[in-house]
Parts: sequence; C-alpha cells; structure tokens
Amino acid sequence: MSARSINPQHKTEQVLRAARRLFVRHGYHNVSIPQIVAEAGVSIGAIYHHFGNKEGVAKAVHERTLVQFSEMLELRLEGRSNTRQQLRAFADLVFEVADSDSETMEYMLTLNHDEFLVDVPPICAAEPFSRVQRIISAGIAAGDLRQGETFIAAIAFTGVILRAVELRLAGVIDQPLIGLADALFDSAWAAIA
Amino acid sequence: MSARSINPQHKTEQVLRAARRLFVRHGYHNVSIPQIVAEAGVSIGAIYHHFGNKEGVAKAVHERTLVQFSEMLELRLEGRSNTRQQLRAFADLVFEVADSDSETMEYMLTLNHDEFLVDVPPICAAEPFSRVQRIISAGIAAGDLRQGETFIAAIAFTGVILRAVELRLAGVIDQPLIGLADALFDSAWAAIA
DNA sequence: GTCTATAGCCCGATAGAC
DNA sequence: GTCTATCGGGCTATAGAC
Repeated sequence: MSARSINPQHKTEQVLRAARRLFVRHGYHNVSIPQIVAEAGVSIGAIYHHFGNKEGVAKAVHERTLVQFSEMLELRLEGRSNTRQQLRAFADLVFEVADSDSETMEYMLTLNHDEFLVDVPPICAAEPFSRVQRIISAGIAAGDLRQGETFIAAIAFTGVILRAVELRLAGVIDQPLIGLADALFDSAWAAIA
Repeated sequence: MSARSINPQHKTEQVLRAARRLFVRHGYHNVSIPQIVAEAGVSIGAIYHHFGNKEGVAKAVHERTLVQFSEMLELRLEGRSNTRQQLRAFADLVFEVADSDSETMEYMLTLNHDEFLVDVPPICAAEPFSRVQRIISAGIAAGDLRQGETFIAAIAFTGVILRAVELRLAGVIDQPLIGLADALFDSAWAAIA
C-alpha cells in the first residue's frame, strides 16, 4: 500500500495501458511480451501471473475499452430525449474521442480483433454501436426519420460518422473532427431523415 | 511450356493467390512461409527466388489487387457521363465484388496494410478511392451535388457504401448487398445531393 | 505477487544440389 | 528455376527462488 503514494496504479493497469498502446501502434502480433514488459515496467512473471497468457492480456484490454466507451456514451445520452439530439451526442462523443484520445478509437475501429481474439462479437455488433441502432429504430417508429429498414439507416448514419474517424486516424484528414462536426452531422442526418 | 496445359498459371501467380487468401483469412503475421508453400504447392526456394522475402510477396499481392480493382472501376465508368450514374457504377461494383469475390474487398478494407507494408499510401488515398473524390468534386462544380467541401461529401458518400460492405464482410449483414443496392445508394445520395 | 533464467518451439532466410 | 536441409534468432510460456 505504501508504494501507492508514488505509483497509484496497480501493476495490472500499467500492463493494460502499455499493451493497448503497443497493440494499436504495431498490431497485436507485432507486439511481444518482452516489449510490454519494457513499456509497462513490470516483469514477465507478473504478466503471466495476472493474465495467464498473451491472449488474456488482449481480452482484458478489449473488455476495458468497450466498457469505458459505453459508459461515456450513456453519460452523454442522459437527458437527450429526441432522436436528433441523441445521434448528435453519439457523433460528438466519437469525434471528441478521436481528436483527444485517438488510441481508443483506433483500437475500436482499425484493429482486426478476430485475428487474435476468438469468440468476441465484432465491434460493430457490440454495445456502443447496437445502442445507436436502437436509437435509430425508435426514431423511425416515432416518425423523426425516413421510413425504411432500421439497419439501412444505421449503416448510413454510422457510415458517414465513422468514415470520417477512419480517415482522420489514417492521417488523410489533418484537422480536428470537432471542427467538422456540423457539416458531417448534417450529411449523416440528411442520409436518414 | 508443356506443363502449362495442365496448370496454366505461373508459379508466381499461384503464390500470389494463395498468399492473399491466407493473409485475408488469418492476417499477415499469422501466415508463415511454410503455410504459403503448402497452399500454393511450390517450394520455399521458389518463393525466395521470385519475391526475395515475405514482404516481397505482400507487396506484389497489394499492387496486383489495387491495379485489378482500378481497372474494373475504369471499365464501369466508361460511358457514364453524369455524376449520379458514375457514383452508382462505383457503388454497384463495390457491392458486386463484395458479394462474389469478398476476398478482394476484405483485402482492401479490413487489412491493416501499414502493419506489414512500409511506405504504401493508405488504401483510402489510393487510386480507386481518389477517383471517387474526383467524380464528386466535378459533381459539386456542375451543381449536381449540394455545395460544400468536396472531402466532406466524399466521406459521406463512401462512408455509407463502404460501411455496408464492412458489415457484410463481418457477417453482420447476411444477405447479398446487390439486393440492398437501391436503398443504400439512395441513402448515400441523399447525404450529398 | 513478483522476479530472473531458461526451456522448447517455430519462424524467416540461406546454402547448395540438381 | 526449383528443390530440400538447416542455421540462427526471437518468441511464448514455465520453473522456481524470494
């Protein structure tokens, strides 16, 4: 407990942070346990003690990232009652995270999780994105959005928003997305409303 | 030459086919030279003779895939003079390839090429996709599309189309995209027109 | 719980016969 | 041009002291 005053993080947290940073930067299979050891400042033994094996580290990183993002989204959705406001809250969150903590968005959007994690649902079917589908479904029922298949509208809306993020992360867009938020949201909204 | 009558492919082509299939299915770093050898029916020595090293194989696969796709796109664009017809030709090509030769689309859209290829431009900046940007730019100038930034419109249009492909490749959509082409194109067009 | 040392494996690449 | 045999190296995971 006394060591906490200098380094308040548990060793496991240091490992998770380091591992995700390295996975995003180099890809899962380009990252070795010795590299994580060097980046996290822990020993090989500690990693195997806490996570069992390399895939155990990956699983923990994955769940932590999705849970944290879902919690942020729920926080932003509180009090937004109409469809447009809710979808705008989603878009703004995605843009802000892409601008300020690109590692999180890069982890979610550009890593091929099924290359190293077995039996995880694809990220587009995971909680934060299925949440958007539910908002759109309700929006169509309420008449806020054009009539049609829910999943087509969900593809169209998230397609516009997430494509912008992908191009930003790839370095093709060199300005903060938050400055493009109005124009991008208008396009995404026009696709479905 | 006589062996050609049984197997008309050069050994190099067999290697390229096998390698791309394996790269797409398992990811570049999960594929070993011995696996390519087994799948292609050639020897280790032949691969190193023709491609130098494993990255040489990857480079050849990459260029071949992009060139073939660009050629298909140019073929489809011939004779399509107005903006809507040209963008529809792009969408239809992408959907048809995703349905009938998903390996090609999966290679282009879901692999992280910069994990194993250095100094290749990101695929969204490569020829087939920069072509779409030029079509849209001309469309705005001609008044066929809503006024605004070209790159915002390009993001919106390709976002809708490519998101559908991504979800189809991930198994989230279980029907052929060509059957959804009208609805998807209408959404993509609504985002920019 | 945390460490170091190391076993055991498989990989990419080379050498050299044909 | 194509092959087999093999080297050297880096990896994941384990063993066992503390």
